[in-house]
Formats: sequence, C-alpha cells, structure tokens
Amino acid sequence: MRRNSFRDIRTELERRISRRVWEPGETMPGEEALAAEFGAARATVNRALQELARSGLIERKRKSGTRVALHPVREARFAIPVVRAEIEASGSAYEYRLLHRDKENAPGWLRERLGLDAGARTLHVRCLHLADGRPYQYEDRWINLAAVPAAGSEDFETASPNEWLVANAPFSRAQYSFGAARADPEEAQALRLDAGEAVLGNH
Amino acid sequence: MRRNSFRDIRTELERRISRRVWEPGETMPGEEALAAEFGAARATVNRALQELARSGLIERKRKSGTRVALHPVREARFAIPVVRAEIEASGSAYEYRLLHRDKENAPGWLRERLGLDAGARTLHVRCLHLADGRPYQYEDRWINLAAVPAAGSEDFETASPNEWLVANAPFSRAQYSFGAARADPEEAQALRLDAGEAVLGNH
DNA sequence: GAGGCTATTATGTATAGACATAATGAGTCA
DNA sequence: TGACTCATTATGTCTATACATAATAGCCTC
Repeated sequence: MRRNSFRDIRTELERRISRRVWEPGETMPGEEALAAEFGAARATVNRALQELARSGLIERKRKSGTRVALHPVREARFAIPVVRAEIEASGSAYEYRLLHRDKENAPGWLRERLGLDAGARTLHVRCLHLADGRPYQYEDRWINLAAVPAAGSEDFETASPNEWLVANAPFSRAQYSFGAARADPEEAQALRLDAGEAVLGNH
Repeated sequence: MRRNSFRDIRTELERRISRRVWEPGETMPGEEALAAEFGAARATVNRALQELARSGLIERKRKSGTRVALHPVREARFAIPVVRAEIEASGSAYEYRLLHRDKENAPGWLRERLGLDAGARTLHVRCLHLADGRPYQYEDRWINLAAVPAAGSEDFETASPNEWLVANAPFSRAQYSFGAARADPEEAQALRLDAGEAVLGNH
C-alpha cells in the first residue's frame, strides 16, 4: 500500500481548504500535527505546505503558524510564448520573414516608457511570423542596445528577436502589458487584415 | 561561515547557465557531482535543481540526467484582477451596476467550451463596473451551476460575480484566455463606445 | 536484426534528526 | 510605562540514508 506522498497531502489539504474545513484567515494545524495525522514525516508535510504557500493558497509565518489565505489565489502564471514553438506545436508550418531592421534613436514615447535618455540607441526590428503561409503574428520590437549590446550584431535574418532574446538574454524581472487596439495601416497590411480590425497587442 | 544553502546553489547554477558554462541542450553534472562540489547533501542540490526545472531553465529526466533547456520557456505571473480593488487603488470612485441576471440553459458554444451536457443550467450575469461614473469594465459571465451551486442563491445586486467567485470559490486550477475583438452593439452600448471599437476580452 | 529481458543509473521521494531563524509573549529592570 | 532580555514555538533548512521509479544500454534469444 502506497504511503502518503507529499502530493497526496497537498491534494487533501487543497480539498479541505476549498471545502472550508478551515475558514479563510483561520490558522490551520501545524506541521507536527499534520504529520501525525497523515502518518508522514514533518519534512513531507512541509513540502506540501510550501507548495500551497507558493501558489498563494495559504500564508505561513514563523512562530505564528499557517493560515488559509484571505484572498485566495490572486496570482496565476503564464508561459512567455515563443511564437515558433507555438505554431509548430499546433502542427502548422512555421515561416519567418524579416521586414525591417535598423538602428534608430529611441523616439520620445519609447524613451518615456523605458526611462531612457534622449539619444539612446535602439535596434528597431519589424518582422512577421506565418503559420502555413498565413500571417500569424506581427512583431514590432525596439531593443535597448545599452541593455543588450549583443543584439546589435545580430542580423535577425532567420531567427526573430522574440526568440533570440528569450534564448540569449535570460531575464528574471520583466513586465508585460497587453491591450487591444484597432490595427493601424501598417499592421493591417502585414497581417493582411482590414484596417481597423481588432488586434491583441503586447506592449 | 554560512554553509551553502539551496538558494546559493540555485543562484550559482543560474549564473553559470546564463554565462553559458553549460550550453543550452548540454547535459550538466549530476546531483552527486554538484553536491560534492558545493559541499552539500544531494537533497539540497536536488531542491535547487527542482526549482530551476520548475522555472523552466533546465529539463530533467530520470536516468538521462539534467540538461540546460534549449528553449527556456520562462514563465511570468499575473495577478487575477478584482476590478473593484483595481479601481479603488487608482484613487477613483468605484460603482457597480447589475444589468442582467438569469438562470439559463447553457448555449451550444458555451457547452462546447466547458464540456457540459445539453441542458446544463447556468447563471448568466451581465454587469458593469464604473470608475468615477465612467464605464470601466463590462462583465458578461456564465457560471456553471453544477460546479458552483451556491452561486444560484446569490443576487449579485451589490457584489459582482467576479468578486464573489474569487472570495467564495477558491480554485487552484484555472484557465484564462485573452483576446481582442471589436465591440458588439451590446458591449458598445454598455461601455459607451462606438460599435466596432477594439476591446480586450477575457474568455 | 527485431523483440524482449535485465542491469544500471540519475532523478524522485520519504525519513529521522538536528540546528537555524523569526516572531511572539512573558518576565525583568529602569 | 516602556524598553529590554530571553524562553518558547512554528516554520525553514540541511544532512545522511534508504528505497522508488523511469529510462537507457546492453545482453540474450529467436
């Protein structure tokens, strides 16, 4: 008979939390007590609890104990997509087309967004990702050359900045924002859409 | 002198990976070897490696070993928004207006999306969130009454389904998807936009 | 050489025991 | 009262050991 694994314990605790065995904000039993109940070592219970804490379901503090989070799961995760992988995973043929690549001074709106000085050098790349020959995503990217100097010597003829950056500039802190807008003429042409059609953007 | 903790080990391994001490795709030393190098127990190295694997920087497979991920799928987190908190945090006055609330049979497109049987009962709620009296977000929500029966007895006169669900139906597995679309006449009217304007949606 | 069995190996997980650390609260002293 | 010290306590982490499990490689058989 299989012993209680940390997964089993985690699952059972999740169940109890969702069934309100312990109310949100309420302190739940300590590691020792749970270990005794499940017939497992404290380290095993600890692992289960750590995972629950990481996912935001519970909050833990030394000495005061573990309590069910008042505002459960306020965070979710999403994978930063690599377009090529996305397209290939769907079984379509991936094609990449470089439209534009030039070193340019950062325009005002960009300097403000990134907190750059006037005259900051950037690499401006526009390219298109196609799935089965049909436009799939239009990439219009500005790379701060001060932050990623190595990008200046990339030609981006065969790999997109998106993919190159993910592979070559591992970042740990990043900020993404999304929004919807009507396609401007340039975007519409690249994606073969009617101008004014709605597009999802990542700024 | 502080011993090497799993954090130190994780950090050092991250550094090596970003400095290409091991190339992407290359097999890196096993747990035993790393434990010997860092003067730590294998369990400690294991914990560091598990976290790196979870964040997508490395890939691990029994027997074949640990290798640096070829396409580091980095994950990001986002907060599941509670509209009221969002608006209040920005210093605006929050206002909530219920537009529609009715128990309805799930339409076909919804049944397909959620994998429901024909005739499944759902609660359909439409409401509007306003900031300083101006439309901010339009919420058009279908709740599966089989999954959250308690929602059926909520009137949603003062709290939105969004908020109620986050507080009362803690979920650990969830799927969100986002998209852009042109506002349909109903959405446009609620948000006081021109029909056809681009809106960001959460499906 | 195809198919299947087996040994090997690296990771995965569990354990008991130990010490570390943070937070709390009680007791002490000015 | 207020500040400080210190014991207490729950979680945090590390270790050594053991066994489990998946995947590979090599061997054997037909």
